[in-house]
Amino acid sequence: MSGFSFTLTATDGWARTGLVSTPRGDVRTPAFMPVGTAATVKAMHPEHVKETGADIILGNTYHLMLRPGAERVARLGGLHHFMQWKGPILTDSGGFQVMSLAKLRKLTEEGVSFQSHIDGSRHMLTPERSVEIQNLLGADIQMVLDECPPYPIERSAVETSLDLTHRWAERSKKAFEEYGRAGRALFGIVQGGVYEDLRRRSVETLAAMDFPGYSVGGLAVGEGQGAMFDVLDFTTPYMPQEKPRYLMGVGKPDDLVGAVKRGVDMFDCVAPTRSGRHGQAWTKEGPLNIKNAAFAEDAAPLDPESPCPASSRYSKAYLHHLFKAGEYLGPMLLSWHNIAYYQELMAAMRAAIAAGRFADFEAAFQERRSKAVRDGSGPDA
RNA sequence: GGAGGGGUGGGAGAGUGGUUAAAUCCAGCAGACUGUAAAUCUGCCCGCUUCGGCGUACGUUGGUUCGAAUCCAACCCCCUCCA
Repeated sequence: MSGFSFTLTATDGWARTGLVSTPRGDVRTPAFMPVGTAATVKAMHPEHVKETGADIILGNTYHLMLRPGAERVARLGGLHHFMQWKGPILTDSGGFQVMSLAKLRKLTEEGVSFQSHIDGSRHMLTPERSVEIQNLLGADIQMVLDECPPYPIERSAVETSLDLTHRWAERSKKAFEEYGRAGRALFGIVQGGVYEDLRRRSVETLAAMDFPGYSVGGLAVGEGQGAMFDVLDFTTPYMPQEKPRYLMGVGKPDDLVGAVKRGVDMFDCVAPTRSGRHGQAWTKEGPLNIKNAAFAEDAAPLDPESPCPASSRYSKAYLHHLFKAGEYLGPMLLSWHNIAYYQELMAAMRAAIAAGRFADFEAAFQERRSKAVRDGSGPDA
């Protein structure tokens, strides 16, 4: 329990399982990190997030710097104490918001200046400030500020963006060495769009800076699952073996399975919580929309075998009713169920890799989903 | 019995001669959501449709008009006040 480290315990093909150790606790990989942007995994109690098996959650630099403010969080004892999450926290740098809030921002060599979406106030986020904020928050794993290019975009623009991202990575690292505390880690972010040579260049450039972990960014932005897997196929094999690999912002259950197969160790995605708030449940048989009339009198729970109360105790008919009635409990229960399902999926993958049966796992995973569709018993039938 | 107001698509409720198959909201039916400006957004929602249209429609019946949910008449219902 002293510093930050990563230990691989087993591999199966490109798939790996292991342990990320931080002073605040271990993270079993492959890991799914629920997203808690604004110091909360939306609609979830932190205790329940923990009970699903989540070892680590995300926070966000951009959102927290605007509200309630990084310095305020620091005065209140740091993000962990503030939101009562005892385990490790990974914070995003705000790099993704550089892209998604395009209308409100201006990008320069120095950093990104933008207007708050909340009150219109003007702010400047630089690689140095981003790292400073992440340390004020007390994040265990921090991310370099990067530029996440949209898709589609021409190659030359990706290349220009990539060079900037690399210069920012360098500055982020320097700042981290100044602000960072022992036991905390700063990850580099591999960019390069869908171009093999650019991804390779990005991996090599960042590896030379020797980060304790590496992210793959700029995926799941519209290129499609096939293209995303192609990028992983020609990217992860060149990433340092002994360092954790984090695929940012991904994904749906089948994305996770495909990415683990290609050597990814860590994930985060808003899918389970956002779609949970919107009525979509992820199950072993695939996704279903609990608002559909078909569930109005379905007395079965989402998963009778799950240890999660949200999955096993309440009928689909009840969940359906809660959503139709606009009751808060509906989004809460479905978010809980989805996070639990995601964690169960990750645990199953870890076990399969450890047992050297990942291919069997993947086949069974796909078979159960397609069988449900074929039988008409599945949600998509 | 007298005076007044009103009857519009599943509900509420605009519209008061053509651009109206008829605003808007709700309900209903589906879809989307991938480092969270999202408890959000989108589509459909009279019938049929080869998705271009076609057919019926604004209490009922009749009339005026090139043309009516909109004007006129009668009738049928509903509401308020006075007896």
